Amino acid sequence: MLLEAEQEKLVLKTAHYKQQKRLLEREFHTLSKPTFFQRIFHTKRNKLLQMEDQLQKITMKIKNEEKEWDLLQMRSNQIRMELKKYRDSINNKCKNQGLVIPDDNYWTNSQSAYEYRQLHTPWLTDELNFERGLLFLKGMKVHKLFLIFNYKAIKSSLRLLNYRSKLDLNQTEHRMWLQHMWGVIHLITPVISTTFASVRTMYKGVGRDFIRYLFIDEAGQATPQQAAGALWRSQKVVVVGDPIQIEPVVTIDRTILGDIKKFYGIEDRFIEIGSSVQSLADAANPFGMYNNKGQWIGIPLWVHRRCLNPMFTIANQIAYDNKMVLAIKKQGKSEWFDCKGVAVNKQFVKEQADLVAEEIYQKWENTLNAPDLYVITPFTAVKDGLRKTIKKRLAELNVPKKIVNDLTRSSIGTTHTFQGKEADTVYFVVGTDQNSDGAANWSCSKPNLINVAVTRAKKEFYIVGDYDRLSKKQNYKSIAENVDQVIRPNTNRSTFHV
DNA sequence: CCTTGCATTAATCAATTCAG
DNA sequence: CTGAATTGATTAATGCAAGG
Repeated sequence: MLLEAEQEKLVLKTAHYKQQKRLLEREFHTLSKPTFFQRIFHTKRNKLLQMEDQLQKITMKIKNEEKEWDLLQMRSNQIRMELKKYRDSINNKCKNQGLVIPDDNYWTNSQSAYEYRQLHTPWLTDELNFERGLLFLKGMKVHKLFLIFNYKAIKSSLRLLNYRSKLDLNQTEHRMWLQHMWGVIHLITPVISTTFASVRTMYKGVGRDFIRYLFIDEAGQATPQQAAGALWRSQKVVVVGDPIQIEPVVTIDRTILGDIKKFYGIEDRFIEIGSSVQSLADAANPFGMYNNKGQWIGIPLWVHRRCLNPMFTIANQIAYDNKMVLAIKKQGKSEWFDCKGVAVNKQFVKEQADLVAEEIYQKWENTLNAPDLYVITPFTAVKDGLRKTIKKRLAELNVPKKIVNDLTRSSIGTTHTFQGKEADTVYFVVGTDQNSDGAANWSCSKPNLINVAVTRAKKEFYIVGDYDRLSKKQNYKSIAENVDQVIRPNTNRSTFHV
């Protein structure tokens, strides 16, 4: 821009000089026929010489300006080339690095543009993302060194953490110790995850606004009063939840709730049956939209990114009225292992555990790494049985001890334990037999337990249980309908399509 | 019936130290 | 040097309270 302005100025200047030159030439011409007197006194001659001199100067000037103009032209071309180079490199980045620039197209009001916006983060390149990851790792290293070098101070804080119940919270000094202890703990792990039920005991004696940020997940299933203690201790709060999931169950009697409302003059929406942390956060959110039912939803997220298709469809059917949109439209794997037996301990069926152990062993054999999988069950008795059986079997098969321990400790558990987590592969072991059918009915009485179990699986989902008995039950029915195939291990893996 | 977290105790395992 | 004893750490088992 600047360069162009300068060029323009130069053109004007050159034109001015050329005009001057023309005028001089004309004057020179008219003067070139000297009169008699002039010839005598040489006055004209002097004037002529003078003018000739002037003309020469102007011609020089014009030449200089022209030279400068050429120079500028060259530079301008150079800059244009450079500009093109940068443009090309940005375009390349867009193509190779997944960089999305929000131009006019990006904001178009069409379905495809909407989906594109939901699926892509603007201004982010793969490289930047990668470097950010590396930076995080470096940060973790620094953090680790910090912890190592301050081992002694940290150790005493950790001891205090274990014995914090021995503190006398009526003494100001003890309360101060507690504060400092939590300060150190938060330094070690800046993020602490817990449940509302345990905030009361865990952060007992910790005062108002001590926590910088409180993130509430699954807020649709918590009553506002459950969150009160955590909210009071926090400066800022981010609430994440799913309003289409089941509402929290309020155990307080309706009339008592009414009395509380009347006595304190509280609006209905704060304490109504069915109001949750999520519904209050939605109400407070200026950004959002109304759904079909006329509910105000704060900043809705419509794209499901975790699961591939059989799992997504099952969850969409049983929990989301088929309203969600799938981000990665790829097909995963899913099978129903029709495996039944007698429940030996409450709902635990040994045959199912043996089957899962063999499956895990095969997965391990193929990769020789700890496979990324969860074994999920609705019942603790089944969880314990699975842990024991699988640990024993894998040890027999000479799987390295460390892998076995890690796997049994962190990859086998109840549905509740795995809420908010994910793995490539999930084995959902239902357990139960004829005599414990009530427990099976309990597990599918609401969609959320099965919804959580199914949506933990990113790529592959296998359900292990009595097909004939379970597939007739609500919610299990959806799994039976969408699963790729039913496998009956007893009959030599003969398969049939549903 | 079912879950969770928390506290306590028993059991198991690995590493280190010690006696002969 | 070798096997036994000690120690420290983790894991399993159990009971309890709170809650659906």
